[in-house]
Amino acid sequence: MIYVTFPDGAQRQFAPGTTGLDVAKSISPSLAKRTVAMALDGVLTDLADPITRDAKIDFVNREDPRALELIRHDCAHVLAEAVQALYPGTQVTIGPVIDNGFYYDFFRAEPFTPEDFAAIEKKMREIIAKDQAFVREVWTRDQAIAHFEKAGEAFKVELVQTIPADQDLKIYKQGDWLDLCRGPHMTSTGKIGSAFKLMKVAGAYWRGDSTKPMLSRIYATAFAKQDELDAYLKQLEEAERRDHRRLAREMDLFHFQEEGPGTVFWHAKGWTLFQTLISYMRRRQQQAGYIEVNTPQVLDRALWETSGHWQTYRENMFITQTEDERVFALKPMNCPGHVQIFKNGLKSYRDLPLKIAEFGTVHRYEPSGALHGIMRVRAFTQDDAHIFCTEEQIMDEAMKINDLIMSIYEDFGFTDIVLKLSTRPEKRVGSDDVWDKAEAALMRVLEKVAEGGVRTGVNPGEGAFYGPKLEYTLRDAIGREWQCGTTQVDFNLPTRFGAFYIAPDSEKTVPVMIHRAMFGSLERFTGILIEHHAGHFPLWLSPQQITICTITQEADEYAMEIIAEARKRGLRIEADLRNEKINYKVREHSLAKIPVLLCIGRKEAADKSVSIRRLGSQAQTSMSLDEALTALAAEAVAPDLKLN
RNA sequence: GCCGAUUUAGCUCAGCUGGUAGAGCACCUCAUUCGUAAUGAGGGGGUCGGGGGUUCGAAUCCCUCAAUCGGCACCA
Repeated sequence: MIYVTFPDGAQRQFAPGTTGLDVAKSISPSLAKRTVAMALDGVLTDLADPITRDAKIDFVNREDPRALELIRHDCAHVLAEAVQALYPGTQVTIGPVIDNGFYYDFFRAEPFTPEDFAAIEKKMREIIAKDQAFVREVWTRDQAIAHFEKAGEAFKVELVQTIPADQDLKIYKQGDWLDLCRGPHMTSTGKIGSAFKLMKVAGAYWRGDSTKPMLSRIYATAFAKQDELDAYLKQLEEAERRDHRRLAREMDLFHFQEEGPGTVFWHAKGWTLFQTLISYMRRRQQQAGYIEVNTPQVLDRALWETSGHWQTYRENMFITQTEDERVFALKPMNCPGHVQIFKNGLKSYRDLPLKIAEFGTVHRYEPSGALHGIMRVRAFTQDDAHIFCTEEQIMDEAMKINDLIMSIYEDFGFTDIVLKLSTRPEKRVGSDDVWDKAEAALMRVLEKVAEGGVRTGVNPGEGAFYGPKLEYTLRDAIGREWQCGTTQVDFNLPTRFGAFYIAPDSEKTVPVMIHRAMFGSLERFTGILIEHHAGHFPLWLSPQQITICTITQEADEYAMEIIAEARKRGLRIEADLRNEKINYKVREHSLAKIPVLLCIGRKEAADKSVSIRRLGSQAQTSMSLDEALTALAAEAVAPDLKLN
């Protein structure tokens, strides 16, 4: 006999091989009816699975958060059946659950279009209505290969062939349709419910490999309940409203045009924001002991051959050839430039760590399909720095960078950070003991940071070819994650360029180079800020902080006085003196997301006061001009300059 | 780069199976000087993404290039 333990701690005996369903039935028919799966010792399992050992059992109904994955996975199977029913000859491949939904990749000569969705969804509802049981079978490899070959499912055959020979092949059937699948599934298709929706079609490479065939992917989502689906769709709309490309137009921040794909035309307001970020970062870096430099935009090909970039990234570089046939490249990175500055003049161990920073604009010929607003561009500015130090200093410097990055993100309102360590890739340079040291140093940083309550993780084999790296990912106001900061340890480049310092023993010694960026790309970080705040910037970041809205022309002169006084205090302010109604002006400047509106009419002009209206509120506050400007100027101080 | 979609006025979009371009907002002019999210009237504005082709005739059909969007791949 086996012992089954229930969530309340009660134990009961069953014959070995009793299924979860039998156990549920033994408790009550209604429990059996509403249970869609079980968790055995915490592992989600088919309810029809026999229980063969002592285990804790937990019945999962479809409202259980753990069931969501099953609903989506089951729905993927139903999607595949529906597609094969409607479009004979379509081959199935894989259909996994992903964040917020699932997809299924099909192979078909003619790709799907969103116009097909209505028919597919209808067919899916029919399949769900039939409420066929999911039945699991275990097949041999040969049996599976024979079946899928006969069915013309070449991709499935390939999948079966990649599964280790000693492993069972699980087949899940729903009525006549079946799929190779790891499971688990719910008891029947009817449990999926009706809160699902096909979202979009896309192309995707078979096995994620660009040398393999392009498949037709259908993205979809499913939830336990309709209101959850509705909430999700609403969230997507919200994300669209925050889209930085749309807000940039509405707020007059920047634009793109055809002649410069992937390169930004910064308008005055966007550039003000950009410069505010640079000023902020410059202060933080100076305080942290960095020196700031500037290196050439265009450098001889020979330099890039020495650095190794020419060999690896030639096709992604902007190249230019001059009249004398000399080949130059626009810099795709700042590192080689910084090494030149390090090498210029003899360096001593006493100079280390030497922290060289640059707001370096780099050009990279990114694949056309990669471009995305200002998030992914072909010309961008990095808050780049390289720390030349000894091996012994790596840990300490990486920790200092970490503290600086965390403090900076906090100033921008990002407190949910994930830190990941990427370790040595297969293709790499440098000896293993050097890698050991570098990884150990970064791992200690990771552990220390984890102790402080930050989420951490490891990406094995994801490091750069020259060294391991730490990657900082932040989560924005609507939960999306963005990778920004990075710390990379490099033993390679200083050697390639023959950089050295004089060690205490008078020997020439190659320094370690730590690459480090905190915003990452200024363009990208700006985009993240736009979306994070949905354009409602805090005062210190807002490109235009105040608009004065006059109610009558009698206040024009006073408006000019306010402007002069506010600008003296460093506030970014404009006046709207147009002959328009106050309603019109309030609406227009609210839509432009100006954080502070100062409305002035005859009354305010007479007693030198202002009526303040803040973005997002309809409340009006009246106070004296001096009082108002003092408060606003105090609020507009950058977080690093605030005294408290 | 690959798959798919899209490209019409500054913006958002309409324009059926080919018959010679339209709306709202914005802009300009005039009137209105008004108290916290759209005052009224009038007016101007488009090589229909570029190039080529089919046709008596192309925004509309075909080819091609480009950009953009959604994914995939890429991201030093």
